[in-house]
Amino acid sequence: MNLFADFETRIKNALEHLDIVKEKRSELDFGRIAVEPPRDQSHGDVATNAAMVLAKPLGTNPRALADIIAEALRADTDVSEVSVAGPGFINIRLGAPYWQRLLASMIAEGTDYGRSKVGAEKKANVEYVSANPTGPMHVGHCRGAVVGDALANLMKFAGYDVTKEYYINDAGSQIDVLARSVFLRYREALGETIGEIPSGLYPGDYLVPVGQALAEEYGPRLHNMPEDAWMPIVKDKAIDAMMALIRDDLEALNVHHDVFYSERALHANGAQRIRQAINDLTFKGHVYKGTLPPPKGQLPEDWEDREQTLFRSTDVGDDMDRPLIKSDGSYTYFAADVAYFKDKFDRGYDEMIYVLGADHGGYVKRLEAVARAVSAGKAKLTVLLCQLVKLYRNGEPVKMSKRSGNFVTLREVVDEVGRDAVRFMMLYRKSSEPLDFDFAKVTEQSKDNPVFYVQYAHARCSSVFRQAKEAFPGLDFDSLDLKGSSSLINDPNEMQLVAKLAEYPRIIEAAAQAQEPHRLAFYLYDLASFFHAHWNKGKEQPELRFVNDKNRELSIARLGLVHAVASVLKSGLAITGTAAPEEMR
RNA sequence: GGUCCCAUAGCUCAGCAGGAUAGAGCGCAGGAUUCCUAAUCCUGAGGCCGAUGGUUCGAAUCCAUCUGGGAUCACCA
Repeated sequence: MNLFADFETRIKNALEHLDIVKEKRSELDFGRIAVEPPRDQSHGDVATNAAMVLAKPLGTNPRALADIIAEALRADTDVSEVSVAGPGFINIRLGAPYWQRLLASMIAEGTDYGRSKVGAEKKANVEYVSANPTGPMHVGHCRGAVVGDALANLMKFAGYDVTKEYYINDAGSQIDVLARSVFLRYREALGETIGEIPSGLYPGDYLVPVGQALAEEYGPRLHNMPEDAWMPIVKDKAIDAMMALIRDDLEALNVHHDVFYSERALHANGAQRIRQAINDLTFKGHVYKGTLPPPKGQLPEDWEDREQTLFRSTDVGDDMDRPLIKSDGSYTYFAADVAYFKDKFDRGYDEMIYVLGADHGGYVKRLEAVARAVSAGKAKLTVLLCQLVKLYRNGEPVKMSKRSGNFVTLREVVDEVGRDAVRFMMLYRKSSEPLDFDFAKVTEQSKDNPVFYVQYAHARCSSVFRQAKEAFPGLDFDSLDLKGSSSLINDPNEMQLVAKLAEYPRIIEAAAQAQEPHRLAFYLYDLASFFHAHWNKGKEQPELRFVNDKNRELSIARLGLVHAVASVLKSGLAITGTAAPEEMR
């Protein structure tokens, strides 16, 4: 049961029956009518702007129309009070029985409460991480990984048919470099002294075991082969090993993809899929042979004007046409991307989401152009750019340089602060906003740390049940019908908490549709805050405490409320991918 | 230079498809509490929402220009 959806239909129903509306119904757009919680709780429980939206087309003024609508809404027995305020807002206050029924339905739905159908089973593909398989993941991948994963979870909960996908960039020259780096480690494993790793190769120790594995499997045989011969063998081994590392890293972050899609597959069989994709674009009239104008600003030293096969992406919104085939006849990375997109489109996705780092911002228009050209405007593609994360240790920025290999790995961060803290903090900021990540603050066990604060609220809920078991030794809470006693919930403080819970489905839908998982994190914090505040009231007013051993029925009713709070926290935390602990001593 | 993101309280940030008196946490000021259910609680001060125009009944929110900060520019992947 969704309070705001419920009242939206009730309000629209009431409108349909008004004479003044009936006369001009065809000219009215109900789509702009909003039914939402009022900014200030003192205004009521539900507010609508219906009168302000409809006044103009009806040729009347908002206040007058609001009065008419308000009168009609008073007929609803669940409504206890309707008032008109400000420029024409209609504020509705709900009677206790409605809240009690709502609470009962929340309890009955448990962690399914809030699940929505707005996604309408639309097929959505969320691609995220897609880190190059040349080494373990570093902190830079963290944010996109968490945001993408949480967004996918969120959209699933909101009724989309979601596929979590990882694009493996396992073709191209960086993989050759990887293979050569591994080959060096292989020689090292055979007993050769390799000295310092030459610049241009990957120096990381994580390649040592890969070299050893090759030495064990092949002995010295590879050593005597020409590069052409050992390259494919070493490549396969290296990519497999790197993907194993990455999968471990993802696991540590609680990130799980449904599909790992290999770029090499697009290049297989004489680049069959890429050729097909280019043919498709050519057929649709988007491909030509020509030259590009030199880049604006500073001209690269090796710039030469050469003819190549180009995608006329400027026709579909890009700033510049894009090369598909290099002058040496090989395909560009971008060509593979076209093929990859076409493959996704052919797999039948309605929505394709790319979660990228801000450093890929320049790539967005290109991808959108591909989507338009390949799908003839039918596919919906959105790119979610995550701004960069700055690491701090005790207020001091952590310096990283790729050259010296002195970068912080994802694993180090997770090991130090814990998966839950990493995930929640990555979500506790709008993704279009840069993020400061301070190790000290993130690991702090205090109410100033949002992760702790929210998880602690859940642990506190569990604690209430533990106490209830002590107070009522005979009660079996697993089989108890908690929702049956909801009608005993009537204290204004409790009602406020129920009202907060009532916002959950709205938050889910709005966050999923706006593709902004941070909204959920903020909501969870807000809910936790309401719960803690109510708990604290019990200190001064013992009659508000959840467990009262003198009043069994009331205690059971309140345990129902606690159960509902715990369910929403658990469900929301699950979407963010963080745990909902039972205790946190 | 082009493109993209950002600018809201002293600090870090929310603000939901324009709507009521712009919110939270920290910090600051004052007060309560040594009790208890588990990591205190309550109150208060703080803002021309970067600037200027525009759109309209109404703009922090939409549009244009400007200022300041970040990212990016390729036959790389």
